[in-house]
Amino acid sequence: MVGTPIRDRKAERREATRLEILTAAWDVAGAHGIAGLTLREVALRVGMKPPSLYSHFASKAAIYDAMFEQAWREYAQVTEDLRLSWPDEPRDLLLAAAEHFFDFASADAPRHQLMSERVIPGFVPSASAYEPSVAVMDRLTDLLMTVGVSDPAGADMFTALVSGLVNQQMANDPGGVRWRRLLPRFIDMYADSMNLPQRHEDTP
Amino acid sequence: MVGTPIRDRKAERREATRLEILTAAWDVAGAHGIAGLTLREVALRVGMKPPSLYSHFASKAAIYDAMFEQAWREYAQVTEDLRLSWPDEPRDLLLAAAEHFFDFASADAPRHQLMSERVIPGFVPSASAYEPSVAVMDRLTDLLMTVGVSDPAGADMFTALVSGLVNQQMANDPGGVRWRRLLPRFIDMYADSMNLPQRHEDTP
DNA sequence: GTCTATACACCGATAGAC
DNA sequence: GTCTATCGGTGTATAGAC
Repeated sequence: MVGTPIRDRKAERREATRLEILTAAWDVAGAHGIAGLTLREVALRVGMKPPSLYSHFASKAAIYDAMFEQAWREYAQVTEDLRLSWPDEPRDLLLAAAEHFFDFASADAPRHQLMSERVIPGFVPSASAYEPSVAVMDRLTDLLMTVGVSDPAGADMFTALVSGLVNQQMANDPGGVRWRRLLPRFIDMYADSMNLPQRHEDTP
Repeated sequence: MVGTPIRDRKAERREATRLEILTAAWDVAGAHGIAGLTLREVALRVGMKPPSLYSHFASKAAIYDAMFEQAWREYAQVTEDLRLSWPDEPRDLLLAAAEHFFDFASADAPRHQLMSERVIPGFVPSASAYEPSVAVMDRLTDLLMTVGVSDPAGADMFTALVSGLVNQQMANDPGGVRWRRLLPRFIDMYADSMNLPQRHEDTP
Protein backbone atom coordinates (compact mmCIF):
# COMPACT_ATOMS: atom_id res chain seq x y z
CA MET A 1 0.00 0.00 0.00
CA VAL A 2 1.51 3.27 -1.14
CA GLY A 3 -1.01 5.57 0.51
CA THR A 4 -3.45 8.05 -0.99
CA PRO A 5 -1.81 11.20 -2.36
CA ILE A 6 -3.20 14.51 -1.17
CA ARG A 7 -3.79 15.65 -4.71
CA ASP A 8 -4.61 13.55 -7.73
CA ARG A 9 -2.69 15.40 -10.40
CA LYS A 10 -4.00 13.22 -13.20
CA ALA A 11 -7.60 13.82 -12.19
CA GLU A 12 -6.95 17.54 -11.90
CA ARG A 13 -5.45 17.67 -15.36
CA ARG A 14 -8.38 15.71 -16.74
CA GLU A 15 -10.91 18.04 -15.15
CA ALA A 16 -9.02 21.07 -16.47
CA THR A 17 -9.19 19.66 -20.00
CA ARG A 18 -12.93 19.07 -19.60
CA LEU A 19 -13.44 22.70 -18.59
CA GLU A 20 -11.27 23.80 -21.51
CA ILE A 21 -13.49 21.86 -23.90
CA LEU A 22 -16.66 23.29 -22.37
CA THR A 23 -15.33 26.84 -22.64
CA ALA A 24 -14.55 26.27 -26.31
CA ALA A 25 -18.05 24.81 -26.77
CA TRP A 26 -19.62 27.98 -25.32
CA ASP A 27 -17.51 30.06 -27.70
CA VAL A 28 -18.71 28.05 -30.69
CA ALA A 29 -22.33 28.24 -29.49
CA GLY A 30 -21.97 31.99 -29.13
CA ALA A 31 -20.77 32.27 -32.70
CA HIS A 32 -23.07 29.76 -34.45
CA GLY A 33 -26.01 29.33 -32.07
CA ILE A 34 -26.57 26.49 -29.63
CA ALA A 35 -27.77 24.20 -32.41
CA GLY A 36 -24.80 25.21 -34.57
CA LEU A 37 -22.35 23.57 -32.22
CA THR A 38 -19.97 21.21 -34.04
CA LEU A 39 -17.38 18.92 -32.51
CA ARG A 40 -14.95 19.83 -35.27
CA GLU A 41 -14.88 23.50 -34.37
CA VAL A 42 -14.68 22.74 -30.65
CA ALA A 43 -11.74 20.41 -31.26
CA LEU A 44 -10.08 23.02 -33.45
CA ARG A 45 -10.28 25.65 -30.69
CA VAL A 46 -8.72 23.40 -28.06
CA GLY A 47 -6.02 22.13 -30.43
CA MET A 48 -7.33 18.61 -30.77
CA LYS A 49 -8.61 16.38 -33.53
CA PRO A 50 -12.39 15.77 -33.31
CA PRO A 51 -12.20 12.12 -32.22
CA SER A 52 -10.01 13.07 -29.26
CA LEU A 53 -12.99 14.79 -27.65
CA TYR A 54 -14.49 11.36 -27.11
CA SER A 55 -11.79 10.70 -24.51
CA HIS A 56 -13.45 13.36 -22.34
CA PHE A 57 -17.11 13.23 -23.35
CA ALA A 58 -19.07 10.19 -24.43
CA SER A 59 -20.97 12.07 -27.12
CA LYS A 60 -22.05 15.47 -28.34
CA ALA A 61 -25.15 15.08 -26.16
CA ALA A 62 -22.88 14.62 -23.13
CA ILE A 63 -21.30 17.99 -23.92
CA TYR A 64 -24.75 19.60 -24.11
CA ASP A 65 -25.56 17.92 -20.81
CA ALA A 66 -22.45 19.31 -19.12
CA MET A 67 -23.17 22.77 -20.58
CA PHE A 68 -26.75 22.64 -19.29
CA GLU A 69 -25.59 21.76 -15.78
CA GLN A 70 -22.80 24.35 -15.89
CA ALA A 71 -25.18 27.14 -16.93
CA TRP A 72 -27.73 26.46 -14.20
CA ARG A 73 -24.96 25.99 -11.61
CA GLU A 74 -23.53 29.37 -12.59
CA TYR A 75 -26.92 31.03 -12.26
CA ALA A 76 -27.46 29.40 -8.88
CA GLN A 77 -24.07 30.72 -7.79
CA VAL A 78 -24.57 34.34 -8.83
CA THR A 79 -28.06 34.23 -7.31
CA GLU A 80 -26.60 33.05 -4.04
CA ASP A 81 -24.00 35.82 -4.13
CA LEU A 82 -26.59 38.52 -4.70
CA ARG A 83 -28.82 37.13 -2.00
CA LEU A 84 -27.12 39.17 0.72
CA SER A 85 -27.87 42.49 -0.93
CA TRP A 86 -31.52 41.92 -1.63
CA PRO A 87 -33.98 44.73 -0.94
CA ASP A 88 -36.43 44.57 1.96
CA GLU A 89 -39.66 45.66 0.28
CA PRO A 90 -41.51 42.61 -1.14
CA ARG A 91 -42.18 44.23 -4.50
CA ASP A 92 -38.62 45.48 -4.81
CA LEU A 93 -37.36 42.02 -3.99
CA LEU A 94 -39.55 40.41 -6.64
CA LEU A 95 -38.45 43.00 -9.19
CA ALA A 96 -34.79 42.48 -8.36
CA ALA A 97 -35.12 38.72 -8.76
CA ALA A 98 -36.99 39.09 -12.04
CA GLU A 99 -34.52 41.59 -13.45
CA HIS A 100 -31.68 39.38 -12.37
CA PHE A 101 -33.03 36.38 -14.28
CA PHE A 102 -34.00 38.52 -17.26
CA ASP A 103 -30.55 40.02 -17.60
CA PHE A 104 -28.80 36.70 -17.09
CA ALA A 105 -30.93 35.12 -19.81
CA SER A 106 -30.64 38.09 -22.19
CA ALA A 107 -26.88 38.23 -21.85
CA ASP A 108 -26.39 34.93 -23.69
CA ALA A 109 -29.03 33.75 -26.16
CA PRO A 110 -27.56 30.30 -26.85
CA ARG A 111 -27.18 29.70 -23.13
CA HIS A 112 -30.80 30.68 -22.50
CA GLN A 113 -32.04 28.43 -25.29
CA LEU A 114 -30.15 25.51 -23.79
CA MET A 115 -31.33 26.29 -20.26
CA SER A 116 -34.99 27.05 -20.84
CA GLU A 117 -36.08 25.89 -24.28
CA ARG A 118 -36.26 22.59 -26.07
CA VAL A 119 -34.01 23.55 -28.97
CA ILE A 120 -31.83 20.47 -29.41
CA PRO A 121 -33.93 17.78 -31.18
CA GLY A 122 -33.36 14.76 -28.96
CA PHE A 123 -31.63 16.35 -25.99
CA VAL A 124 -33.12 15.83 -22.54
CA PRO A 125 -30.98 16.81 -19.55
CA SER A 126 -29.81 13.96 -17.36
CA ALA A 127 -30.99 13.75 -13.75
CA SER A 128 -27.66 14.98 -12.37
CA ALA A 129 -27.48 17.86 -14.85
CA TYR A 130 -31.02 18.84 -13.92
CA GLU A 131 -30.17 19.08 -10.24
CA PRO A 132 -28.90 22.70 -10.12
CA SER A 133 -32.01 23.94 -11.89
CA VAL A 134 -34.33 22.36 -9.33
CA ALA A 135 -32.19 23.95 -6.63
CA VAL A 136 -32.82 27.32 -8.24
CA MET A 137 -36.55 26.63 -8.28
CA ASP A 138 -36.41 25.73 -4.58
CA ARG A 139 -34.75 29.05 -3.83
CA LEU A 140 -37.46 30.82 -5.82
CA THR A 141 -40.09 29.09 -3.71
CA ASP A 142 -38.28 30.29 -0.60
CA LEU A 143 -38.16 33.83 -1.94
CA LEU A 144 -41.86 33.86 -2.73
CA MET A 145 -42.61 32.52 0.73
CA THR A 146 -40.66 35.31 2.40
CA VAL A 147 -42.55 38.01 0.48
CA GLY A 148 -45.85 36.44 1.42
CA VAL A 149 -46.84 34.42 -1.62
CA SER A 150 -48.35 31.25 -0.20
CA ASP A 151 -50.29 30.32 -3.32
CA PRO A 152 -48.86 27.02 -4.61
CA ALA A 153 -49.26 28.30 -8.17
CA GLY A 154 -47.33 31.45 -7.32
CA ALA A 155 -44.00 30.10 -8.56
CA ASP A 156 -45.47 28.84 -11.84
CA MET A 157 -47.08 32.22 -12.46
CA PHE A 158 -43.87 34.06 -11.65
CA THR A 159 -41.73 31.94 -13.98
CA ALA A 160 -44.33 32.24 -16.74
CA LEU A 161 -44.37 36.01 -16.41
CA VAL A 162 -40.62 36.45 -16.52
CA SER A 163 -39.95 33.82 -19.18
CA GLY A 164 -42.67 35.34 -21.35
CA LEU A 165 -40.95 38.70 -21.29
CA VAL A 166 -37.58 37.11 -21.95
CA ASN A 167 -38.85 35.08 -24.88
CA GLN A 168 -40.63 37.98 -26.52
CA GLN A 169 -37.60 40.19 -26.02
CA MET A 170 -35.16 37.72 -27.58
CA ALA A 171 -37.46 36.64 -30.40
CA ASN A 172 -38.76 40.04 -31.51
CA ASP A 173 -36.33 42.68 -30.28
CA PRO A 174 -32.95 41.04 -29.58
CA GLY A 175 -30.61 43.44 -27.83
CA GLY A 176 -33.38 45.96 -27.18
CA VAL A 177 -35.45 46.87 -24.14
CA ARG A 178 -39.00 46.75 -25.55
CA TRP A 179 -40.13 44.01 -23.15
CA ARG A 180 -37.41 44.43 -20.55
CA ARG A 181 -38.85 47.82 -19.55
CA LEU A 182 -42.23 46.17 -18.88
CA LEU A 183 -40.74 44.24 -15.94
CA PRO A 184 -41.79 46.74 -13.23
CA ARG A 185 -45.37 46.79 -14.50
CA PHE A 186 -45.45 43.00 -14.63
CA ILE A 187 -44.14 42.70 -11.08
CA ASP A 188 -46.72 45.15 -9.75
CA MET A 189 -49.41 43.34 -11.72
CA TYR A 190 -48.28 40.06 -10.18
CA ALA A 191 -47.98 41.51 -6.68
CA ASP A 192 -51.46 43.01 -6.91
CA SER A 193 -52.98 39.69 -7.93
CA MET A 194 -51.19 38.06 -4.97
CA ASN A 195 -52.51 40.77 -2.62
CA LEU A 196 -49.01 41.84 -1.59
CA PRO A 197 -48.73 45.17 0.26
CA GLN A 198 -47.90 48.32 -1.67
CA ARG A 199 -44.46 49.82 -1.38
CA HIS A 200 -43.89 51.87 1.76
CA GLU A 201 -44.31 55.52 0.83
CA ASP A 202 -43.26 58.59 2.82
CA THR A 203 -46.24 60.53 1.54
CA PRO A 204 -48.98 60.66 4.19
CA MET B 1 -52.35 33.96 -80.58
CA VAL B 2 -53.98 30.93 -79.01
CA GLY B 3 -55.67 32.75 -76.15
CA THR B 4 -55.20 32.37 -72.39
CA PRO B 5 -56.69 29.17 -71.01
CA ILE B 6 -59.11 29.50 -68.11
CA ARG B 7 -57.02 27.18 -66.02
CA ASP B 8 -53.28 26.78 -66.06
CA ARG B 9 -53.06 23.04 -65.49
CA LYS B 10 -49.27 23.08 -65.31
CA ALA B 11 -49.25 25.78 -62.67
CA GLU B 12 -51.93 23.95 -60.72
CA ARG B 13 -49.91 20.76 -60.80
CA ARG B 14 -46.84 22.64 -59.68
CA GLU B 15 -48.61 24.27 -56.78
CA ALA B 16 -50.09 20.92 -55.75
CA THR B 17 -46.61 19.42 -55.67
CA ARG B 18 -45.39 22.31 -53.53
CA LEU B 19 -48.18 21.70 -51.03
CA GLU B 20 -47.42 17.99 -51.07
CA ILE B 21 -43.80 18.71 -50.20
CA LEU B 22 -44.78 21.09 -47.41
CA THR B 23 -47.19 18.54 -45.95
CA ALA B 24 -44.42 15.95 -45.93
CA ALA B 25 -42.11 18.49 -44.31
CA TRP B 26 -44.62 19.02 -41.48
CA ASP B 27 -44.83 15.26 -41.01
CA VAL B 28 -41.07 14.98 -40.72
CA ALA B 29 -40.92 17.96 -38.34
CA GLY B 30 -43.60 16.33 -36.21
CA ALA B 31 -41.57 13.16 -35.98
CA HIS B 32 -38.06 14.57 -35.53
CA GLY B 33 -38.57 18.15 -34.36
CA ILE B 34 -38.43 21.30 -36.44
CA ALA B 35 -34.63 21.29 -36.38
CA GLY B 36 -34.60 17.59 -37.29
CA LEU B 37 -36.06 18.23 -40.71
CA THR B 38 -34.01 16.61 -43.48
CA LEU B 39 -34.57 16.94 -47.20
CA ARG B 40 -33.87 13.26 -47.65
CA GLU B 41 -36.79 12.20 -45.50
CA VAL B 42 -39.07 14.79 -47.06
CA ALA B 43 -38.14 13.55 -50.53
CA LEU B 44 -38.65 9.96 -49.43
CA ARG B 45 -42.20 10.68 -48.25
CA VAL B 46 -43.23 12.35 -51.50
CA GLY B 47 -41.55 9.68 -53.62
CA MET B 48 -38.75 11.84 -54.94
CA LYS B 49 -35.00 11.87 -54.78
CA PRO B 50 -33.62 14.68 -52.59
CA PRO B 51 -32.26 16.86 -55.42
CA SER B 52 -35.70 16.93 -57.06
CA LEU B 53 -36.94 19.12 -54.23
CA TYR B 54 -34.76 21.89 -55.61
CA SER B 55 -37.09 22.09 -58.60
CA HIS B 56 -39.77 23.37 -56.25
CA PHE B 57 -37.82 25.13 -53.49
CA ALA B 58 -34.58 27.03 -53.87
CA SER B 59 -33.15 25.67 -50.63
CA LYS B 60 -34.01 24.10 -47.29
CA ALA B 61 -34.35 27.60 -45.89
CA ALA B 62 -36.98 28.31 -48.54
CA ILE B 63 -38.96 25.33 -47.24
CA TYR B 64 -38.73 26.68 -43.69
CA ASP B 65 -39.83 30.04 -45.03
CA ALA B 66 -42.88 28.57 -46.75
CA MET B 67 -43.73 26.57 -43.61
CA PHE B 68 -43.46 29.71 -41.48
CA GLU B 69 -45.81 31.62 -43.75
CA GLN B 70 -48.20 28.66 -44.02
CA ALA B 71 -48.43 28.28 -40.23
CA TRP B 72 -49.19 31.95 -39.57
CA ARG B 73 -51.63 32.07 -42.47
CA GLU B 74 -53.45 29.08 -41.02
CA TYR B 75 -53.65 30.70 -37.60
CA ALA B 76 -54.91 33.93 -39.15
CA GLN B 77 -57.58 31.94 -40.97
CA VAL B 78 -58.91 30.01 -37.97
CA THR B 79 -58.83 33.24 -35.96
CA GLU B 80 -60.91 34.94 -38.60
CA ASP B 81 -63.37 32.04 -38.62
CA LEU B 82 -63.82 32.16 -34.86
CA ARG B 83 -64.20 35.91 -34.87
CA LEU B 84 -67.94 35.73 -35.44
CA SER B 85 -68.59 33.72 -32.30
CA TRP B 86 -66.56 35.81 -29.91
CA PRO B 87 -68.04 36.62 -26.49
CA ASP B 88 -69.25 40.10 -25.57
CA GLU B 89 -67.70 40.58 -22.15
CA PRO B 90 -64.21 42.11 -22.48
CA ARG B 91 -62.60 39.65 -20.08
CA ASP B 92 -64.28 36.68 -21.73
CA LEU B 93 -63.11 37.92 -25.09
CA LEU B 94 -59.52 38.26 -23.92
CA LEU B 95 -59.65 34.81 -22.36
CA ALA B 96 -61.08 33.26 -25.52
CA ALA B 97 -58.35 34.84 -27.65
CA ALA B 98 -55.63 33.73 -25.24
CA GLU B 99 -56.95 30.17 -24.99
CA HIS B 100 -57.26 30.05 -28.74
CA PHE B 101 -53.61 30.95 -29.26
CA PHE B 102 -52.47 28.71 -26.42
CA ASP B 103 -54.25 25.67 -27.81
CA PHE B 104 -53.11 26.33 -31.35
CA ALA B 105 -49.49 26.58 -30.18
CA SER B 106 -49.72 23.59 -27.85
CA ALA B 107 -51.20 21.37 -30.52
CA ASP B 108 -47.99 21.32 -32.56
CA ALA B 109 -44.66 21.89 -30.82
CA PRO B 110 -42.48 22.03 -33.95
CA ARG B 111 -44.92 24.45 -35.55
CA HIS B 112 -44.84 26.70 -32.50
CA GLN B 113 -41.06 26.66 -32.39
CA LEU B 114 -40.92 27.71 -36.02
CA MET B 115 -43.60 30.38 -35.57
CA SER B 116 -42.47 31.98 -32.32
CA GLU B 117 -38.95 30.92 -31.43
CA ARG B 118 -35.57 31.33 -33.04
CA VAL B 119 -34.75 27.65 -33.29
CA ILE B 120 -33.21 27.34 -36.74
CA PRO B 121 -29.64 28.69 -36.54
CA GLY B 122 -29.54 31.08 -39.48
CA PHE B 123 -33.20 31.19 -40.44
CA VAL B 124 -34.91 34.59 -40.61
CA PRO B 125 -38.35 34.72 -42.23
CA SER B 126 -38.53 36.66 -45.48
CA ALA B 127 -40.64 39.79 -45.68
CA SER B 128 -43.45 38.06 -47.57
CA ALA B 129 -43.47 35.10 -45.20
CA TYR B 130 -43.64 37.50 -42.27
CA GLU B 131 -46.71 39.23 -43.64
CA PRO B 132 -49.44 36.95 -42.20
CA SER B 133 -47.93 37.21 -38.73
CA VAL B 134 -48.06 41.02 -38.76
CA ALA B 135 -51.66 40.73 -39.92
CA VAL B 136 -52.38 38.63 -36.85
CA MET B 137 -50.75 41.23 -34.66
CA ASP B 138 -52.88 43.93 -36.26
CA ARG B 139 -56.01 41.96 -35.46
CA LEU B 140 -54.81 41.62 -31.86
CA THR B 141 -54.41 45.37 -31.67
CA ASP B 142 -57.96 45.75 -32.96
CA LEU B 143 -59.24 43.27 -30.39
CA LEU B 144 -57.52 45.08 -27.53
CA MET B 145 -58.93 48.37 -28.75
CA THR B 146 -62.48 47.03 -28.74
CA VAL B 147 -62.17 45.80 -25.15
CA GLY B 148 -60.85 49.17 -24.06
CA VAL B 149 -57.09 48.68 -23.90
CA SER B 150 -55.65 51.90 -25.26
CA ASP B 151 -52.21 51.49 -23.69
CA PRO B 152 -49.69 51.16 -26.54
CA ALA B 153 -47.81 48.55 -24.48
CA GLY B 154 -51.00 46.55 -24.04
CA ALA B 155 -50.32 44.24 -26.96
CA ASP B 156 -46.72 43.58 -25.92
CA MET B 157 -47.88 42.72 -22.42
CA PHE B 158 -50.62 40.45 -23.70
CA THR B 159 -48.31 38.50 -26.03
CA ALA B 160 -45.70 38.22 -23.28
CA LEU B 161 -48.28 36.81 -20.87
CA VAL B 162 -49.65 34.21 -23.24
CA SER B 163 -46.32 33.21 -24.76
CA GLY B 164 -44.86 32.84 -21.27
CA LEU B 165 -47.54 30.35 -20.33
CA VAL B 166 -47.12 28.50 -23.61
CA ASN B 167 -43.36 28.25 -23.29
CA GLN B 168 -43.44 27.06 -19.70
CA GLN B 169 -46.13 24.52 -20.56
CA MET B 170 -44.24 23.07 -23.51
CA ALA B 171 -40.82 23.13 -21.86
CA ASN B 172 -41.74 21.77 -18.44
CA ASP B 173 -45.03 19.90 -18.76
CA PRO B 174 -45.57 18.96 -22.41
CA GLY B 175 -49.04 17.58 -22.97
CA GLY B 176 -50.23 18.65 -19.52
CA VAL B 177 -52.31 21.54 -18.22
CA ARG B 178 -50.13 22.89 -15.40
CA TRP B 179 -49.76 26.34 -16.98
CA ARG B 180 -52.77 26.15 -19.30
CA ARG B 181 -55.14 26.24 -16.30
CA LEU B 182 -53.52 29.50 -15.15
CA LEU B 183 -54.89 31.31 -18.21
CA PRO B 184 -58.07 32.66 -16.52
CA ARG B 185 -56.05 34.05 -13.62
CA PHE B 186 -53.57 35.65 -16.00
CA ILE B 187 -56.33 37.27 -18.02
CA ASP B 188 -58.00 38.70 -14.93
CA MET B 189 -54.63 39.88 -13.68
CA TYR B 190 -54.02 41.59 -17.02
CA ALA B 191 -57.51 43.06 -17.18
CA ASP B 192 -57.19 44.43 -13.66
CA SER B 193 -53.91 46.15 -14.50
CA MET B 194 -55.57 47.66 -17.56
CA ASN B 195 -58.53 48.85 -15.46
CA LEU B 196 -61.03 46.88 -17.52
CA PRO B 197 -64.51 46.47 -16.02
CA GLN B 198 -65.36 43.34 -14.03
CA ARG B 199 -67.57 40.70 -15.59
CA HIS B 200 -71.27 41.50 -15.44
CA GLU B 201 -72.67 39.67 -12.42
CA ASP B 202 -76.31 39.02 -11.59
CA THR B 203 -75.54 39.29 -7.88
CA PRO B 204 -76.54 42.73 -6.56
C1' DG C 1 -39.30 21.57 -67.24
C1' DT C 2 -38.75 17.71 -64.26
C1' DC C 3 -36.37 14.17 -62.53
C1' DT C 4 -32.17 10.82 -61.87
C1' DA C 5 -27.35 10.20 -61.12
C1' DT C 6 -23.41 11.67 -59.11
C1' DA C 7 -20.15 14.35 -56.68
C1' DC C 8 -18.59 17.52 -52.92
C1' DA C 9 -17.87 19.18 -48.22
C1' DC C 10 -19.26 18.67 -43.67
C1' DC C 11 -21.26 16.26 -39.66
C1' DG C 12 -21.12 12.73 -35.48
C1' DA C 13 -19.12 8.54 -34.34
C1' DT C 14 -16.03 4.29 -34.19
C1' DA C 15 -11.76 1.22 -34.65
C1' DG C 16 -7.18 0.66 -34.02
C1' DA C 17 -2.10 2.16 -34.06
C1' DC C 18 1.20 4.48 -31.05
C1' DG D 1 -4.66 10.30 -24.39
C1' DT D 2 -4.16 11.51 -28.96
C1' DC D 3 -3.76 10.41 -33.46
C1' DT D 4 -5.08 8.51 -38.48
C1' DA D 5 -8.42 6.27 -41.17
C1' DT D 6 -12.93 5.48 -42.12
C1' DC D 7 -17.98 4.91 -41.86
C1' DG D 8 -22.88 6.38 -42.78
C1' DG D 9 -25.64 10.42 -43.11
C1' DT D 10 -26.73 15.30 -44.54
C1' DG D 11 -27.18 19.83 -47.31
C1' DT D 12 -25.84 21.59 -51.57
C1' DA D 13 -24.85 21.74 -56.37
C1' DT D 14 -24.15 20.30 -61.27
C1' DA D 15 -24.72 17.26 -65.46
C1' DG D 16 -27.60 14.98 -68.23
C1' DA D 17 -31.65 11.70 -69.39
C1' DC D 18 -36.55 11.97 -70.65
